[in-house]
Amino acid sequence: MSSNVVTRFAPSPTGFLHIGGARTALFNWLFARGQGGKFLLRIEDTDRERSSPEATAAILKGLEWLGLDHDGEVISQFERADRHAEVAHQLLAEGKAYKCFATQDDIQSFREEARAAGKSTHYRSPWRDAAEDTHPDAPYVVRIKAPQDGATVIRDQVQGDVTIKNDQLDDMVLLRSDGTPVYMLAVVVDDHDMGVTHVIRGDDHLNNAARQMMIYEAMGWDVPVWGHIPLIHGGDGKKLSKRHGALGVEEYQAMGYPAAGMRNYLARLGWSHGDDEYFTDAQAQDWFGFDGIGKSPARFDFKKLENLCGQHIAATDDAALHQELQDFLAAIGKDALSDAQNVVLRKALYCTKTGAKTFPQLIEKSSFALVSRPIDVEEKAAKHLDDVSRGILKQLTPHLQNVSWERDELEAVANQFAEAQGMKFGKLAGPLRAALAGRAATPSVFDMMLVLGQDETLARLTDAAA
RNA sequence: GUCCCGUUCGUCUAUCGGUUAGGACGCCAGGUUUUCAACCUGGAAAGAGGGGUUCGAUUCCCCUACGGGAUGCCA
Repeated sequence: MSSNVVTRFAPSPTGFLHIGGARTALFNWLFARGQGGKFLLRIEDTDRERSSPEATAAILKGLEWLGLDHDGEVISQFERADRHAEVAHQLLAEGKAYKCFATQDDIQSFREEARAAGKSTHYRSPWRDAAEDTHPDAPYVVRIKAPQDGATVIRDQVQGDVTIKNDQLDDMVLLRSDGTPVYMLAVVVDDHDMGVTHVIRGDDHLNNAARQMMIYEAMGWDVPVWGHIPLIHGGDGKKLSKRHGALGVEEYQAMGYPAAGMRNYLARLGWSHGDDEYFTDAQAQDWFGFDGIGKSPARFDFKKLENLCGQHIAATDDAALHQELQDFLAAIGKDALSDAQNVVLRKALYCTKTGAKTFPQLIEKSSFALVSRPIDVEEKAAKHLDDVSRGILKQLTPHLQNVSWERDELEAVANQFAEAQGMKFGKLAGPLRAALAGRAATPSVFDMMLVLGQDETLARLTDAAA
């Protein structure tokens, strides 16, 4: 399936990829992939002061971790400055833009007066209709000739039709006095040249769309389909900031949230498909559309994120999960596990993965498999066990024995135990039964098995029951 | 100041004039469990306020309040 849909994600490389940006990227990705179109990536690095290659690298890395693959080369907006200027000069030549010689001081004092007088602060340049021969030999900016009456309607797929009266639009600057393009010009030219058909971005750009449409119209270009999505707020309802949990995606990675869970949660934040909460990438791509996008800002909720992540961990097949776990450890700079550890970890995954919401939790639940041997039984007893179990364990002489961790074998152990008790399957072997039923593992019992071996564990548990 | 957008349980949301306003997370209670977790069952919990329109409004319109955004030679 392919279509002519083209979306893009266009972050400024002024810091890490934050969670709001990640969601914008996700929406664009979901829409493009679901429509069989293309998802492009453009770095808006025209602000040389604030842009950095490190930030670009961090953004790329964040997208990669999230699994949001883009099509084609990464475009640098800065490198296209000549093309942007070319468009400005074309508009100038066509009389759709003009040279403005007003200085920034002039404009600033005008605005201060206007504000004080309670009037519009839009600057009306006297140079708009000035004849060429009156132009001084001085630096100038290029301004677009904005329509002065009528209205511009933004046909937004999320917000609906938004009408802005043209007297709210001013003759915005296209080219600075040093000849460099401003953002408003650059986005429009780039989106057009890249063939972007659907612009999905934060609703802080909704008003800007009207300004940008002036350029599309002046150039006679098709206006893209707009979709201005509400921003994500922090748990306190305030706009996300560094103080309010606007963490970089790499921090979520470091906290051990699986990428699939992040995608699911982020997609669900501000977008819905009926009552569906948990879904796969394929479903999200299939279902995603403007219809399901809400209009109000959503708050970030770690609890829900964790719940969804837990479901994804439980649903991931063991081999893939094992790999993700190893990638996670590498990503946070932990030493790789030993072969022996990996073997046990992998074998126990079928039962440990249920109930873990993050990778660190999964590792914690697998501690019996990863603990270095010989195990300090006294210490473990103090840490994990209640009085009864501690009493049992204290009598034990630790010795190592291999346990295969095959489901059949564990079942046999449980049955054997139940039989010895003359009970229904596992009155006392509850945790073991829970594990067998695909539920959570209980480290203390696993520890015992690991230390003592099956027979001894059984015997001890039986004694304790007596 | 002017303009634009938004407002359903604590949170994410469903509803596209008629519902006991549904689901999910979280929370509380009970069950199961050697502990925890997990799991099962049940419970509390919402249409910002005020006017209209209508036989009937969460839903359509207006006003107010609150929140957000734009108004740059930032992006």
